[in-house]
Amino acid sequence: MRSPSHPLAPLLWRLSLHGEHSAADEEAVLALPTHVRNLERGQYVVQEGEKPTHSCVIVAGFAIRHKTGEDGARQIVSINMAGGMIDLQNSLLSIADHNVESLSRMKAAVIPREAIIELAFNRPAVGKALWLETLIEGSIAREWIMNIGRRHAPQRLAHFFCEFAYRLHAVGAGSACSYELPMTQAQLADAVGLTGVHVNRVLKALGEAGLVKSFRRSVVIRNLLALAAYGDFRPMYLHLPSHALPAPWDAGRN
Amino acid sequence: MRSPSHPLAPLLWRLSLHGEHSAADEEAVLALPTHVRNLERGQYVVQEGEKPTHSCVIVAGFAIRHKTGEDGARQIVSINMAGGMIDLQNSLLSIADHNVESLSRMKAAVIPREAIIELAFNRPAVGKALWLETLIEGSIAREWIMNIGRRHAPQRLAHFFCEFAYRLHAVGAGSACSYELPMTQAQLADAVGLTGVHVNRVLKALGEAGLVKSFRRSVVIRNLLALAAYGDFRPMYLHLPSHALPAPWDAGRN
DNA sequence: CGTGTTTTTGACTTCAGTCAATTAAAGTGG
DNA sequence: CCACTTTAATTGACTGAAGTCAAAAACACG
Repeated sequence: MRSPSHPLAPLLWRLSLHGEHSAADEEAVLALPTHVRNLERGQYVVQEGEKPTHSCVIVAGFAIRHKTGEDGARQIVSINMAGGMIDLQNSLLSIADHNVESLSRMKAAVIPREAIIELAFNRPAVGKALWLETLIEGSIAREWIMNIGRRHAPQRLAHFFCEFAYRLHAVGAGSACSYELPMTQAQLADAVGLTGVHVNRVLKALGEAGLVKSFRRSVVIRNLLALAAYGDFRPMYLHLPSHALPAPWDAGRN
Repeated sequence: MRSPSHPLAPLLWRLSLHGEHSAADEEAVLALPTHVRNLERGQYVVQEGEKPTHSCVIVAGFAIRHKTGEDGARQIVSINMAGGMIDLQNSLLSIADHNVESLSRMKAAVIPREAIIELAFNRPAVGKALWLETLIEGSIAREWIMNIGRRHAPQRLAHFFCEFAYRLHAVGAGSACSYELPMTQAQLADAVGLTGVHVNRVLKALGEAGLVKSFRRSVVIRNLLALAAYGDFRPMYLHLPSHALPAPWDAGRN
């Protein structure tokens, strides 16, 4: 990798998951006009109904996308981590259909809408990788529908923890069996379609069963395969190349 | 429109929702190598784990995408109608992460994977429209997450009926306030994350409340706006151009 | 230290699921 | 066109998972 310190390095890293790119393509990506923006926890990047003029790439930290019902009910519809593009969809669709909010302190590389679109169409390989990224987001969304629609609270949470583990690992932002999850129980509840109170109880039960310990904002998975089996988690839908999958036998070690 | 009887005409129609295309682009679309396949109700177009070599466009009829849990629980994750591309995602992602099944008797135009990809990258306007299509599918998936995760059974169903009404209308495949919905109550349940028995009871209540009558496989909406308000349905997420929205005042008639 | 968030717990409610049986519809083949 | 079979819809009685309300305890942070 050319410039590990370049703000767009995480994007390159991410795109490389879908195959190697030529040096020219990599340079074109790094040459995107951009500036870094630092966000505190809980700041909005885009709000529903806005017409964003910029997209951004997460350099470090996490963002959540969420929707709100008229009665105030909130549902988190996806979580983004390093290398993830925020608002590629909203940029192309011209009007944002959901909110994007920083989950933790976050660093984002802001890129003008047109520059991204131009890149995508001038460099087919990059365009294809970006398209793949949006397709994978779609795949994850479908799995969330399955998770929320058809699994009980304990397996829902187990599945969620597994997904997070695998994605973190793939993105090189943490270990698969022990990681920081900067979410409150209430936010966790909004992600899996439960209430905060119930998440609390289920978390306690999962801990007592020895499947996941979640203390404060950190998650420790004793046995990733066991948790995956329990939560009916099959990572295929993440479309990760095999070299980006965590080695499950590492899960036993601490 | 050039060839209303061409099997790919519905695709053109759909793409035109995202802006006009040049005559050359339209011809390139219609020139795609294709053959028509007729499917009975309940036939699989793709199965989870397969590596599809072809994509297809729905010419007439409906398809559902669904996932299955290890315990046999089934969740429908999306519904596709005329002009919809099946397995654009699976083609690009190379391995299918869900099943696609015909909901009713269905006519599909089968296109080789490479031909579609080539078209997308040689004709940027078409590529962009296809990309937009996949982004809109993503947006719909996010709304489904919201619907299943945060709304009670009656509003979930109300929302579902509204979405179907709007999408059917946009695609020119039916009227917004009275349409054929070729789904059993059990399938409806699989789509909204409930059980068949409960769907049956809720449907009865919605009928008695005068919001939607669903008899056999047909749905009649007395007052679309009232149903939308009840189901917290706000069509923005469908990203339909205003000319493709149903005129709500039509809903009162009939 | 004190204030505001988050987590935890208990008691109670309710929405939705389960099981099981009945009725109604839709095919099917003679 | 009618018995026969299959599939779908409907209903009742009961169970159970998750939600609600409210208060207390534990943290986090200035």
